[in-house]
Amino acid sequence: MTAADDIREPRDFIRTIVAEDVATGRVGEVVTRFPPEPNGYLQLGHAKSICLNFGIAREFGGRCHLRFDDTNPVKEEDEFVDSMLEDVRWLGFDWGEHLYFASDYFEKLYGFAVELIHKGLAYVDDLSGEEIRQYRGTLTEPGRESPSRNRSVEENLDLFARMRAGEFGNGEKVLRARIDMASPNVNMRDPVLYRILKATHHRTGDAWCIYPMYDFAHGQSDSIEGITHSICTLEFEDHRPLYDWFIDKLGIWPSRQFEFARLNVTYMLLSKRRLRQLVEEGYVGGWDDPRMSTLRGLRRRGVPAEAIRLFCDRVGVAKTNSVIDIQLFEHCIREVLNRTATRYMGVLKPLRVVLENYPEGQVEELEAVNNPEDPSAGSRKVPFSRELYIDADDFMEDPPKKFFRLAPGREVRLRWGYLITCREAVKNAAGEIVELRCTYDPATRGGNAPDGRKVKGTIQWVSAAHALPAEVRLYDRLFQVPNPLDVPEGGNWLENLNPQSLEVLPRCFVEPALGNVPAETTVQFERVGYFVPDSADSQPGRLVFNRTVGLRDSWAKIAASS
RNA sequence: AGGGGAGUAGUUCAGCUGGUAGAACGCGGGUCUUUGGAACCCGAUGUCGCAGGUUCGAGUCCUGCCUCCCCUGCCA
Repeated sequence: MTAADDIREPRDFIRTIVAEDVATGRVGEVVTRFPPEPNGYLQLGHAKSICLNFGIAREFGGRCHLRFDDTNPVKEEDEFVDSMLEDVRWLGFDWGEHLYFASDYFEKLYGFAVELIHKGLAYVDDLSGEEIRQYRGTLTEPGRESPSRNRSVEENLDLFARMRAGEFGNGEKVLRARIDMASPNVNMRDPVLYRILKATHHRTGDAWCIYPMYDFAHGQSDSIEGITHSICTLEFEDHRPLYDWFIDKLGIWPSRQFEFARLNVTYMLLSKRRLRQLVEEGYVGGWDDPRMSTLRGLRRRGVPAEAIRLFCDRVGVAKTNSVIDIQLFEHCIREVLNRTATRYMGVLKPLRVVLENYPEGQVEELEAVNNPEDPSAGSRKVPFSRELYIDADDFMEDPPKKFFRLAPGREVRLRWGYLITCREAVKNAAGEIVELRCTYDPATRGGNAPDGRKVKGTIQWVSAAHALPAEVRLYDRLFQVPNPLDVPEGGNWLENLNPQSLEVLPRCFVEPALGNVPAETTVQFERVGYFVPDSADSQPGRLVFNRTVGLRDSWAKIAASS
């Protein structure tokens, strides 16, 4: 689809507005921005905003800025800006030259504040934090005006300069806008513009001891950068009148704000505060734990950036609060991986198979197709020999009628190999099956029967002598209920954690080629799912694979229903 | 309660200036198949939050009501 098509056929209300603004000439070049506060790690919810902002810029031939909203020195760190830069890039977006920091505008913002004071639209307030809260009134009662509200312009100018000079302590004074203490919109009741924070800022160091509040920094930063469409989440709708008020009173370039509903996904938590708690209290291994909804977590889990982009696309953009079914996310991951992932064979629960009529010591190199969906992916050789491992789940001693796999007397196809028939299940003293004695049909090399006999089941296998040992980590949803925050009276959301979100299988076997999978390359274990070498723990001599997502399993449904 | 938003299939979303509802995911069934995957085909479910009104005709316009979400940080 071309950009022109997108403009002609807008996919959501925001793109409709952008298209109209372009058509009417309200804006020339479309300029958007992604404005994270560098105080944590980016997660799936941010991805929606990133895809929206960068996506719109791309579709309309405009540009998207990456701007860090770093107006609160006590919460922000360089470590987070570095990780965010990396994550946005990984997601597939490029801000080009347009990397900015709200802190770059501190001097300009200060000038705007002085201008408002000159116009009698801002004043220095002596009230304490507690008093300001009391004076603000309630949702139903108007607030009261501060005794400082009618100071002279000169006095305000002097006081504000002294605030900047560091003459006052934290919390002693603030600069406020002079708007309307009786406004039904609480945000308009003389909002605080600047507060004193004697803290070292990650970029400006100790150059400042007064810092602008979000409302005073965000809109003006947008205006300075010529942002045409400032897209944010629903909770800022109440702030829009204030956003417009500053632009109007300052007479600066009119950026406009538009709001959309933030992303929610079943079985997932996307709140920074709670994600932090999971990390700090050790419920997960870190911000990049493969079960985390952070971009780093999803990346380590093996989710391709393309799948995240596809998901954000399918989710759409609207103003209704909503919760997306996690199955849509999993579907998007499978859709991308089905097309791109190379197939291999891996046996998670090894069960030894001995082919009694196969020559001892013989090894054959069998041809295996790398990706049936993509002929250009080519093929590879897989070693085959007398002793193999198959997955224990692919054998049943006493199978129900609809079980298509191996069982005593049954014949099954070894993927890319031969048809084999089970002759006997060998048990140990405890009665557990430890080995299968089978015979193979030499005429069926590659898996085809010359006589045309039908074999319903095909299973994966590895040659015992050639297989590589591997640890496999089966990850599942972090929470066991659709809404992790839905807890019974007196309960805690942590109780909704899924105790089975990680199952470690330390003794798996994979085909030799799997020893050379590049980092961050998600592959398919045929019939099982998608896996990626763990970026932290997998090494040439000690393979560790993370399950990204399983394949859909129609047998599971059959088994469950019977 | 004051202000700001939202209510269309199980879920997420489309439905332009009014003409008797669509897609995707999910679900059920089937075809095909050397992944019980993928793909393909078929199918089901909606009192379009409720009630009035305007109109030949309303999810689309008007009025009233109901429900849910957000807002009283010197956070963003």
